[in-house]
Amino acid sequence: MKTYSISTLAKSFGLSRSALLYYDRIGLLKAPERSPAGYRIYTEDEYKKLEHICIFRDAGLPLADVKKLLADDAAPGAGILEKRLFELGNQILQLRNQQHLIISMLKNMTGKTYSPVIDKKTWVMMLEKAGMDEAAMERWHAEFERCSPKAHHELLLSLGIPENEAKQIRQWSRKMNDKQ
Amino acid sequence: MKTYSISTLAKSFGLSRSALLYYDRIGLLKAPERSPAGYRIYTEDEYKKLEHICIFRDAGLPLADVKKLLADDAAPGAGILEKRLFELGNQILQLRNQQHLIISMLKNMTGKTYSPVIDKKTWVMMLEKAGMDEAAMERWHAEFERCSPKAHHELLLSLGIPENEAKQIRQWSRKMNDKQ
DNA sequence: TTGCTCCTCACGTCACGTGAGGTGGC
DNA sequence: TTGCTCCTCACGTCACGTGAGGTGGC
Repeated sequence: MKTYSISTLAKSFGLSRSALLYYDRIGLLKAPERSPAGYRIYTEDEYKKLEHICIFRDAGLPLADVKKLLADDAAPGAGILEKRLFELGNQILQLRNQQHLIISMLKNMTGKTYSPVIDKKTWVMMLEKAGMDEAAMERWHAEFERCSPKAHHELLLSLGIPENEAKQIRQWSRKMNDKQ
Repeated sequence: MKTYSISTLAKSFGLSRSALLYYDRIGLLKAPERSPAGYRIYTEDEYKKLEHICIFRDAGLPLADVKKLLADDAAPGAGILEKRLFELGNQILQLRNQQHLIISMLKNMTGKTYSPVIDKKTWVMMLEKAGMDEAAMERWHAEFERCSPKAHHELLLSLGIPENEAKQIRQWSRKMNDKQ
């Protein structure tokens, strides 16, 4: 049976030795055996478990939740993931707001315009250049609201449109859909 | 001159008392005076300074950077903000990846589809319903790449398009622009 | 003997939150 | 005396990183 020392196992996943020491301490991933000198010896089982741990970790889940997900048989698992998905939506909105805030601060300070984010005006201009007229944009909003209201909301906010204005746009998007 | 106790000042900004205690400890916002009993006494000056602190804090800047921004005369200030802006772009991309990861995990587990994020197929379908044909979409990509390459890249990734494919799309978007 | 990996504490990080134990003002 | 706000430690959080001081294997 193939075995791993702590550092080789860590490197297999791009983790640090101290990360694995920590996982051992909190009981997330224990070494099943020790060498005579007290060295941790990991087996193929831990390798596979660590694979799963890394996937959940990459999804931004706290290690306490990762532990639960690996422990129970997927019963409340979906709930944990849904919670994280909800969180992610909020976190992204928050970071978007921070982007707009900083961009406007930089504009005030330096006079320059920063591009990682686009505003409503630029967005509309781009769609117009591509050949969309107002009626087409309305159809697009309506369709967007129908397919994925949350993504619609997020896109509107990402264009720097304030919360209440975004809600209005979505409201008449829904009305358009109802009429048909 | 109007003065504030620690709790009233904190509440004016929706902060906690312990937050202000912390700001005092790290030298970000010191109480200029104490009452005979040792109570912190803040003045209008601190109120105004705290206003600025809160704005920078809301932009997600670490308090150490907030301190620098308030201290020096805007000289390296722009640099700090630009650094944060860059970070924000990366953080949002990371959270987007996490969203896609979790959505695919949930799909595998429950069979359901989750909507806070839309994929390429849905996006294209929505634009088609709004009346865009392939040529119009190409013009749109070209225009997007010209106006704001970073935002273009982000949107492509947010649709679940892998990194290298996004780069290809952007490359021929640029070619289209060069031709004209 | 020299390097290398490993071990176990223990403290630091960041922006606070949460008691514990005590005092001042109405 | 009773409540209220305030004070100063000091410890906890989350996922590790970073030494310090020591041991085992080639």
